[in-house]
Amino acid sequence: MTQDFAPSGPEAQERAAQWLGLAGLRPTRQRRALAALLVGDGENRHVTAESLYAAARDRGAPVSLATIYNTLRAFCDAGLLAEIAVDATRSYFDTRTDDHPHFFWEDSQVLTDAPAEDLTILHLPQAPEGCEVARVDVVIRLRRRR
Amino acid sequence: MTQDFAPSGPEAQERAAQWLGLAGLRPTRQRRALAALLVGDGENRHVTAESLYAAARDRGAPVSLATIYNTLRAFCDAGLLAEIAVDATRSYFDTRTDDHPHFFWEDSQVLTDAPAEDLTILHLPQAPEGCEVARVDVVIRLRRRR
DNA sequence: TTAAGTGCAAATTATTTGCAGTAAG
DNA sequence: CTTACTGCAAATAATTTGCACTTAA
Repeated sequence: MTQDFAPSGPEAQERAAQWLGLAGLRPTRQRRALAALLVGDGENRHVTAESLYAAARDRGAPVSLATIYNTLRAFCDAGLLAEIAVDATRSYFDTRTDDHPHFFWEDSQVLTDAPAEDLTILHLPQAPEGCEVARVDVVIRLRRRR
Repeated sequence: MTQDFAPSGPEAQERAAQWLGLAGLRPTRQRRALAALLVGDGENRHVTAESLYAAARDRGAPVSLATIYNTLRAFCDAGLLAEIAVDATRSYFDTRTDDHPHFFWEDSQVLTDAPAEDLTILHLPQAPEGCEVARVDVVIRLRRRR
């Protein structure tokens, strides 16, 4: 659970700083730590408040849970993260903010990217008049085959 | 909010009873009332615990909120309803249980069916080994055009 | 210096559960 | 009769918020 975060190191710090800079967010110690965990290696990540909280604690850069929540919200508002609705009991956040499909592993409750190039939507219902499509969420729910 | 439920009447009662019978659920007064609101006219419906609670109260067949939750859960477990994840803060339930696309109206927080015949998925990422696809959720998020 | 960020504790919101009473088979 | 269902009140769980303190600009 905690191993799925970016390795720390100077380049991670650098990337984190740039990422925060993108949105003009004040680079506090906590935000830099969280940003480094999220985008320190350029990989896409899917986190929950709890998973990020645990990761920060385990890496020796503890951040309060309230700040985790505030920060995830701030990153989202700034467009650095996308919130994905897959489970009614928990929020998931994705470092990749463009519209792309996901796998949701029902047994482990883990969210991952699905290869977007393997999804071809030929035809999409058109938005009713007066509306526009904000986004199309595609979640492929997986379960272990018995 | 409350007007989007099935009109009451003898045929609604009949349909409700049959629907409950499908799953072998004991037809209590409250379950019959809720079932009638949900499937009394054969239309598909999308409800939250609160919307169903309000509807029951408004129709003069009040059901406690705890029972609403228990019942929605029971209907879901019995395969009579499908739970759709669209919003992290609330659960939505659909009377149509097959896999089909949805519109989610972000301003009103309302969930509706999208015309399935207008969605063509040409190619879907294949499930990783050892897994099978339980379901594919497609949620088209709409917002009022400015 | 000063507005924004942090963290604790308390508050909120959605949902579940324990349990005594009620009703369906 | 007997087991499942209902509803209240209390318990949980995820998330937000008030507020005094800290820190980046």
